[in-house]
Amino acid sequence: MKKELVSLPDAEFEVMDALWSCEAEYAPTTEILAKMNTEKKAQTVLTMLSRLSEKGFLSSQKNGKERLWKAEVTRAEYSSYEAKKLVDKIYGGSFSRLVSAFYEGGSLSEEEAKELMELIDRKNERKG
Amino acid sequence: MKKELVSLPDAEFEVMDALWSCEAEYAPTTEILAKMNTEKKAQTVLTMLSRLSEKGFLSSQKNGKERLWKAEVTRAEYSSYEAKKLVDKIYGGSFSRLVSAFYEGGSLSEEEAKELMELIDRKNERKG
DNA sequence: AATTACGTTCTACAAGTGTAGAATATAATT
DNA sequence: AATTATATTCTACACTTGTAGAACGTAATT
Repeated sequence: MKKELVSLPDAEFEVMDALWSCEAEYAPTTEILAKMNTEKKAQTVLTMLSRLSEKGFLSSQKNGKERLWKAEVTRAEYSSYEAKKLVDKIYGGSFSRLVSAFYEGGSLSEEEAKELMELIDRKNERKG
Repeated sequence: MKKELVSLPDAEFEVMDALWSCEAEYAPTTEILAKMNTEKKAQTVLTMLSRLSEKGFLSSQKNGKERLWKAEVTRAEYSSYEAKKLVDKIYGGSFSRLVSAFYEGGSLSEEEAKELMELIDRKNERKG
């Protein structure tokens, strides 16, 4: 019952973040809890899992007494969704305006700037 | 009573967005409403204005029967705050990973890539 | 089989968000 | 001054988010 993407509230994102960092396709609740490394009670995380399930971000199946969870949205999908949303909302759809803001704000290290250039170089090479 | 920045819910951001687009430092409610070009009732927008005021995003003063509003947080401040937050949360603090995601996702036009390069070139020149 | 341990499901509740009606104040008009 | 128009303030309510207790089910242990 996968639906279109929506922005996740912080607490739900944390849970997805942990799930995405699990090796196997299906991860038990305990593993997610361990990966989260959080103060939150297990019940709280269970609530998040069930809300995420309703939103179509994950599916699950029972395995004995425990439940196994599988991400239905990849980290990459969600990341680019959020990035695009930010750029549309805040920067009027212009990605370079975001970059500009970033580097005016001094949040862009020289190293990162270099990485960026290489990235764009590679893109341009591919395009020919 | 300005406080530190927080993320704004969509409906509140819309109002700030309109206020930021006003010419004068102080804008009357009616101007904000006009700039918003929205279906929302005036009362709804008033509620947002009062909540934004509590959050320290704007201040106001009475002018006859109407109220004038002034942004206490600039668009640039808020934009870079949001961008930084996204990068920290989603991309582990690495800006170039965001760019990477963007262009893998095909959301980066050739033109934008060019703009980006120029931007970074200029930065590097300044640094010497 | 009874007890214990552990995970899940159900339920709840406060704070935040989106929306707006009702009551009220103030200015403009008659 | 009384009426009308308009803007503001007060109040409300449903939905979302963050958090978790209580009840229940299933598996392991005695």
